[in-house]
Amino acid sequence: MNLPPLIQAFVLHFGEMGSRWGINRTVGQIYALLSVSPQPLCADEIVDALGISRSNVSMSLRELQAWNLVLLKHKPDDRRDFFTAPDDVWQILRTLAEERKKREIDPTLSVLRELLMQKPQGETERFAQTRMAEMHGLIEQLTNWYDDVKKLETERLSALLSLGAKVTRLLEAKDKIVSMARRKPEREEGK
Amino acid sequence: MNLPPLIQAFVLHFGEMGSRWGINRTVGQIYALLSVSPQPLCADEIVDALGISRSNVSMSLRELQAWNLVLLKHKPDDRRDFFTAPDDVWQILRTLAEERKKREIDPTLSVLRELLMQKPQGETERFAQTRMAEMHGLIEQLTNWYDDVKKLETERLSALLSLGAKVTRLLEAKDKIVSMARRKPEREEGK
DNA sequence: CAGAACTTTCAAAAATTTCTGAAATTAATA
DNA sequence: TATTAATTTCAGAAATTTTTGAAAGTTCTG
Repeated sequence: MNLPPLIQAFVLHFGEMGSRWGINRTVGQIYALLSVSPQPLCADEIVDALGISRSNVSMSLRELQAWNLVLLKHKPDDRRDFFTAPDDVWQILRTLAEERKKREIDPTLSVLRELLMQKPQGETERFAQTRMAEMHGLIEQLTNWYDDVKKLETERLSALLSLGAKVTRLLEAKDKIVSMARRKPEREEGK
Repeated sequence: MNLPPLIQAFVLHFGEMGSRWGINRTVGQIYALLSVSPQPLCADEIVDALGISRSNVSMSLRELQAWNLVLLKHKPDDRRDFFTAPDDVWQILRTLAEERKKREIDPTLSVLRELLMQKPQGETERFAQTRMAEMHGLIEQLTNWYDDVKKLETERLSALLSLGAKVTRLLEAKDKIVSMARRKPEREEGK
C-alpha cells in the first residue's frame, strides 16, 4: 500500500470497520480511498494505491455500485472507467439509510407480515405470534417515520436534528394550544 | 431442529439475517427463539430446539449477553441458568441502537477526531482532511441528536415518531411566531 | 477483422469465521 | 474431599467468505 500516512490510516480504518458495516475489507478501503480523492480514480490506480489484485478491485467496485456509493466518470479520449464517491455527505447518508433498510429491515418486515397471516397452531404459536406482532408494529412505526423524514430537504432535516429532543417542547406547546382551543370548541370534530 | 412450523420459520429467518445484522446465524436463531418463548429456556433446551452443539449455545449466549439482548433468570432449587429476551420492544430498540452505535460509529468517530488533529502534509492530505471533517461533522450531528432523543420516555418518543415529517409544520409555525415576535422586539437578546 | 486496451468472470487458493467435541473449570452436595 | 451437575474453554474441523490469477469478454482503432 502506497499512500500518504493520514490517508493510509483512514483507508485502513475503513477496511477494518468494513465487516461491522456489512461490506468487506476491500470494499471499505476502496470507498475510503475514493471518498478522500480530489480526482476520480481508475481501477489500476486503486490497485496501485491499495496493493490488491485487479479482479478484486473490479468486483469491489461492482459492489459499491450496487450500494449506490460510487459514481462512474469518464474523461475525454480515455475509455477507462473512473470512479468517485459522491461528495455531498447528506446524500451519502440518505443512500446508506436506504440501502441498509433494503438489506436489513425490509426482508424481515415481509417475513413477519407473512407469518402474522398464518393461523397459529396451539398456544405456543399463538404466544409467538403476539411477540411477532409487537416487533412488526415497532418496525412499521420506525419505517413509516423514516419514509416520512427522508422526504425532507436537507436543510430542514438538519434543522430537525439540531433541535433534537427539544422538539418535545414544541409538542407540549402545541398540546397546550390545542387543549385551550378545545376548552371552548365551536363544534366537535368526528373520528 | 424441532419446533412448531411458525416458530421454526421465524428462527430460520433470524438465522439468515444474522450475518447482515452483524451477529452470526446461531446467535440470531437463539435470540429469535428466546424472544418468542413464553418461559425462559436453559441451554440444553436451546440445544434440543435448534439442534446445535452445547458449546455453540454457550458461546452464543455469551455474545447475546455482551449485546445486552438476553436476561438471566433462575428457578428455585435449580442451579441451571435460564435465559429470556426482554419483552419490551422499545427497550430492545434502545439496546440495539446503543450497541450498534458503540460498535459501528464510536470507533470511527474517534479515529476521525484523531486524524483531524494531525497537520496535513501536502495538498493531498489537506483535501482528504476536509472530507474527513465533513464526515465527522455529520456523524457528530447525528450522534448528538441520538443522545438527545434517547433520553425521551417511550411515550414521547413514540409520539415523535408518529408525527414524522409533520414536525416541520410545527417548526414553520414556530418560525412564524418567532419572526412575528421579532418584528416589535422589547429588547435584543445577546449571542 | 486483427490487435490493443481495458474490464469481467470464475474456479480455486487463502483467509476468516463458525461450530464442535473433548477436556477443563466451577460450584453445589453428600 | 469425592461426586455430581452444570458451564466454559479451546484446538481443530467444517463452513463460509474473500482474494487471486488466468482466461474470456468487450469495445475501440487501424
